[in-house]
Amino acid sequence: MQALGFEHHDHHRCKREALAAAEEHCARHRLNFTPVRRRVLELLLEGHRAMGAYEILDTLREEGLGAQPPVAYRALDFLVTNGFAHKIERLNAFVACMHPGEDHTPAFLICRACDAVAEAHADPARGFLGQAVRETGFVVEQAVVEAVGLCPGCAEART
Amino acid sequence: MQALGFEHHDHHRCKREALAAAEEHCARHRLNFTPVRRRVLELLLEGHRAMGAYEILDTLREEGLGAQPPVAYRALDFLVTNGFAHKIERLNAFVACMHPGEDHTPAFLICRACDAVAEAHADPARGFLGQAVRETGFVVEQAVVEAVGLCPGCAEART
DNA sequence: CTTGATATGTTACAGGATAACGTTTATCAA
DNA sequence: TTGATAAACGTTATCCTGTAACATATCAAG
Repeated sequence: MQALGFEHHDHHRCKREALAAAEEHCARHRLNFTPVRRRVLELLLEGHRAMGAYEILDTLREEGLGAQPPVAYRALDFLVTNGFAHKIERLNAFVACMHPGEDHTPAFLICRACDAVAEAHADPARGFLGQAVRETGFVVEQAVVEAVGLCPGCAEART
Repeated sequence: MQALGFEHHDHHRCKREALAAAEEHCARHRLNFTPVRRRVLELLLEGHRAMGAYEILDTLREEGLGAQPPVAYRALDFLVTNGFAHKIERLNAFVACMHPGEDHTPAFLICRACDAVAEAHADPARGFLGQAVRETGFVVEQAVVEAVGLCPGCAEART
């Protein structure tokens, strides 16, 4: 299992929708959704799992879209900056965003057995950092929440 | 400002206490608190900030305690595994734990202006991952919570 | 004393990321 | 149309992070 959500779903449809959302967002904000950027997002959506920059670069290279690391990193930066993809710090890898457009603090559930990654919502409003933190006066601008464990499938398989 | 907590505190005392706690824990669990491991923990406590493995290695090398990367990484692994230090994924760096002994899910507050790192508690019980996540059936074994923003001091300085 | 487990030392390299510089392409005002 | 400017791309070279693999040393238990 390598799915981005643990439940089954219409893969083609979510790819189409995510691409459409990115396209529209770029048009609306005068952002340049170039072939490389588009292709990298497609790869993330097709792979439907956390992918390393160099893995993506390999494909770009095969397709003649770029041969050096900066090409991949720049495209990934663009996607992350604009909310079309996220970086999983824990894995030094990237995933397509499952909720483009929505303003959200993603929380990732990483299965240590099958490497599947699911994107959920962390709820900053509910105070996932606890009351104590708010009292320190720290101004949170961005948060990374990543949980490692077992996905439903793998948890069951080990019973 | 490079402190590990944003508030002032007795630096020497917290170093002494953390070392004592590590020593006791190792004795209790028959763990080998070797010179290298001890020294790395000291360095983290003295530095009192997030430090890269290679930065630590530089000091070990100067002191004749080890010259190659695996030496530092192995010591750091030991410290992290046993809860004496944490890895900040976001920075690819390590910090001494501020609450050794207590069973906790650390949440780090990283100031993007001065690089100070504070360790707070995330509250898994309160559900920092939200109800929706629990419903997926994912079994969380370990969680990384890292917030980037401005510490009280830097936030004020920019007003 | 020997066996086994644990820790260390070293080489060599894999994998992740970016600085710096030059070239192309798109945009837009004069 | 042209010239100026910014944005994106291409490439080189290098840095930082991390680990596999293997040799050596240390130490406690049988």
